[in-house]
Amino acid sequence: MKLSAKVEYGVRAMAVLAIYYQSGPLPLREIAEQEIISLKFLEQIFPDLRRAGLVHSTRGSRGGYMLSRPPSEIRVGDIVRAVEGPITPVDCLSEINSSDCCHRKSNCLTRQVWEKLRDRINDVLDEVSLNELVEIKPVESLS
Amino acid sequence: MKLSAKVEYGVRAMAVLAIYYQSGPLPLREIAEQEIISLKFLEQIFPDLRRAGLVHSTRGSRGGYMLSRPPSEIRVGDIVRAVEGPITPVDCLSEINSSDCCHRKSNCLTRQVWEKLRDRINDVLDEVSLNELVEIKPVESLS
DNA sequence: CAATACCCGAGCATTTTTGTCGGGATTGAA
DNA sequence: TTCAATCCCGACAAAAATGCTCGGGTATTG
Repeated sequence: MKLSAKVEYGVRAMAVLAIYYQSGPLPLREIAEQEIISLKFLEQIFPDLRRAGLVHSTRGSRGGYMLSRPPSEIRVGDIVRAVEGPITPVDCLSEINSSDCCHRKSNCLTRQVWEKLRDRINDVLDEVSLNELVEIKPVESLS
Repeated sequence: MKLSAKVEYGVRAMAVLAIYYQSGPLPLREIAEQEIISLKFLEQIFPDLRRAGLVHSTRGSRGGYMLSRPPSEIRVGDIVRAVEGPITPVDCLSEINSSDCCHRKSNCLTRQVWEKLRDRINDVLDEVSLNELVEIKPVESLS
């Protein structure tokens, strides 16, 4: 039940892009330095984000990446799904294998839990947008 | 964001034990046959469940496993945590590594999401108990 | 043209997963 | 008392996934 390093780095990188929103394209080298992430690894992650339409890339000198939408319109869930693919707690829930997963009665019994789990995970990840992540939180006075 | 096969098998095996609750100890061989799971692999999973106090084992001939509590008092979350350990979406949240994970500012920013995610996952897994899993659901007439 | 970036895919070492294998200890029953 | 069933334990191994690295390409700017 772990997220991959790619996802973690992806979200952190997108948080940086959110901070520099509307400052023109930011090169990956910059993000790599700030976040101490391998540049080559970041280069592997960003095509996924681009294909998902979350960032826009500019090639060549003075190029880089920028968010393709305001931070308020990008949810953490968008990033996670872009980098890792759809959330599937068990293989049985992926559309490819769903046809032949209910041989055993207990599979059908447990399936409802995994579906609920998947939906809730997506919910909580979609509740938080990039701007909420980046904006300074007020200190909670009393809990 | 996947659960391991161990967890999936563990929950299915516990569902079988729930069905046979109060029928005396059920040998792993029986569960293995019903669920088409390798006996030897099940033997690897059940010590975890026993150490977590979820099942009671009887050794020797006519031995086997039985739930140590009524199915209503065993939650899916108990099983998952027994087999996989505590839910930690990112390593930064495990107590071992938590001390040195906030060098980068963005780590602290993203941390709140992962904490929320962890809590919600535990919540949804703890909402469902074994008897809810096993009891026949009424067909939904209209959705 | 030279420097700066993004872009692409192959390779690769490590770790994790998913089991297998062989046996030992314990018990109930014939 | 013997035997078969069962849990118990640890080592090992194959396969998959992870987390990168490497070596180039290609577009763009100054």
